[in-house]
Amino acid sequence: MIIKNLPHKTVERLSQYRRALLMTLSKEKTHVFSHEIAQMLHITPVQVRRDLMLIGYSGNLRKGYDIKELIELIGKIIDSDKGQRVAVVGLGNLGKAIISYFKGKRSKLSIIAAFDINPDKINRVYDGVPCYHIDQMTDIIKQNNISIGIISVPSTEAPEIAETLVLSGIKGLLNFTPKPLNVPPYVYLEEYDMITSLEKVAFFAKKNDERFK
Amino acid sequence: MIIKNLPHKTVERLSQYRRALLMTLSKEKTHVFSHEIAQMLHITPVQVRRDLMLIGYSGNLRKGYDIKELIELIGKIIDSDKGQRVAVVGLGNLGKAIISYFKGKRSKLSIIAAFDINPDKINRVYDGVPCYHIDQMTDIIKQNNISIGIISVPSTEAPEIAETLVLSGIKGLLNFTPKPLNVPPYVYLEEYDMITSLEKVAFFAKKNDERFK
DNA sequence: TTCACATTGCTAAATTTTTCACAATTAAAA
DNA sequence: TTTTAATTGTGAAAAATTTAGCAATGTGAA
Ligand SMILES: NC(=O)c1ccc[n+]([C@@H]2O[C@H](COP(=O)([O-])OP(=O)(O)OC[C@H]3O[C@@H](n4cnc5c(N)ncnc54)[C@H](O)[C@@H]3O)[C@@H](O)[C@H]2O)c1
Ligand SMILES: NC(=O)c1ccc[n+]([C@@H]2O[C@H](COP(=O)([O-])OP(=O)(O)OC[C@H]3O[C@@H](n4cnc5c(N)ncnc54)[C@H](O)[C@@H]3O)[C@@H](O)[C@H]2O)c1
Repeated sequence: MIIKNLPHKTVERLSQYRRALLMTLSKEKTHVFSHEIAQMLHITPVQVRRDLMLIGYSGNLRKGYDIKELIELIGKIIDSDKGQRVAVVGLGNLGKAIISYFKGKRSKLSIIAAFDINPDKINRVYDGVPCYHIDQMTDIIKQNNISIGIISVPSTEAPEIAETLVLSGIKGLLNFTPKPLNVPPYVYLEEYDMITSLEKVAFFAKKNDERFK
Repeated sequence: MIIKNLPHKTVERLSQYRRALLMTLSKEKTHVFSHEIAQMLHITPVQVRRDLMLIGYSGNLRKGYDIKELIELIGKIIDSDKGQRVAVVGLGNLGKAIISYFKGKRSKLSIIAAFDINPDKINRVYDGVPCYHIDQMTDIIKQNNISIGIISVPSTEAPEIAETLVLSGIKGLLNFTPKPLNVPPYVYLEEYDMITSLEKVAFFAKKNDERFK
């Protein structure tokens, strides 16, 4: 299912709605109100209703939204029906943490390979994910139709790795190194740096502290 | 230095500008143009100039911005002069990765303690950071004036940990578990979940793929 | 059957964030 | 000294995102 021009923020929240709903799933409760979802995610009920409106989902006036239906619909929109395969490049601290975190989380989004340059890590299996030598990357990506790459190599290596991933036909990249990358427009790039998050927390914590004292 | 109501997005970018500038720092180059900063971070030059305008920094019309001065000014704004101390709660895969990543990165923002419940991890030092039993958390936070907490325990434990952190006097929280937390308004909370990032990448990668094919 | 009322769905307004467009400026070149 | 050209700084416009406000509605109680 395609809904044209879903805002970036809405896509993020849909992912969060689904995860929150999956977490609260229980037998007794089949429906949920917009204000309940909102409370879980620290946003307003209007925001939730607006997002659901954008994906064309209608709730029941007295019972709220059907949890099972909603989870399913979000899946229809943000997942790809054939599923998408993911590779992690750089099996260090972070790479391992990511693999262990994803294990068994999403059926439509599966990490099926890791790549590294360190011989100690190659040809071993971590949490069900085999690790290959970086030289095999292009072949394995093409053979397995991997469309998404997660970059967790040292930042100095990141640009070269990104280039290889793009040449291998990857469609989306999640970059955890602090080195900003350049990719062609047909590849979607998302960058995340914990330091930015932490500095933001530090800034607003400091500010709050002044305001509330 | 306080500038009132700096937009959230601007705070994030200031952190990124500083990091990007620190990374490109060299002897030959003392100045940088807005379009150079913009290119590094995939944003527009106007955006850069607007942000710098908001913090009241003026560049040189022909030479651009003085790199050293700018880094210093950003520090004056987003850092706290006394520095802020940080604790990591939950020294698993992710907790260790975070500590190793921060080692020696920011002088004004230092991780000085970790807490866990697993006896194997307690009373050991990881990358220079000592790990204590979770029961000592409140005392150690108060004694060392730790104002920021990073939560990387299993998500089931997160709400209780957050509550304890708040009671211990923490001012800012960075939550890496997928469990949304509730904190009082005087505590700044930032939540990050990799699954949201990855699902977003997957969604837009899929979309791009349809658009460009 | 009627009524009361909590909730949805949605238009319009408000707010936040980004971009446009261009005057002002200044360092270097002529 | 004058000219040239590139860049900054910023008011105003545009775009994106969030919120307000409220009619419509359907459910359960009276
Ligand atoms: N640790 C964190 O929490 C964290 C957070 C944010 C970002 N990062 C960034 O993520 C990256 C990885 O962090 P980490 O802590 O896992 O580092 P790490 O050193 O533990 O892991 C890096 C891994 O990449 C491998 N590698 C090196 N060069 C390679 C190459 N050319 N091809 C393939 N593999 C290669 C190494 O063998 C190693 O296994 C770094 O850039 C770091 O800045 C880390
Ligand atoms: N691994 C990732 O990349 C990743 C990414 C995003 C979020 N997360 C989330 O971060 C959290 C940690 O992930 P992880 O991979 O490091 O898990 P992990 O199991 O490796 O580590 C959890 C650590 O917390 C400790 N712990 C458990 N209960 C505790 C308590 N009550 N007090 C103090 N410490 C306690 C455990 O002893 C362990 O050391 C999880 O909630 C996970 O969902 C992980």
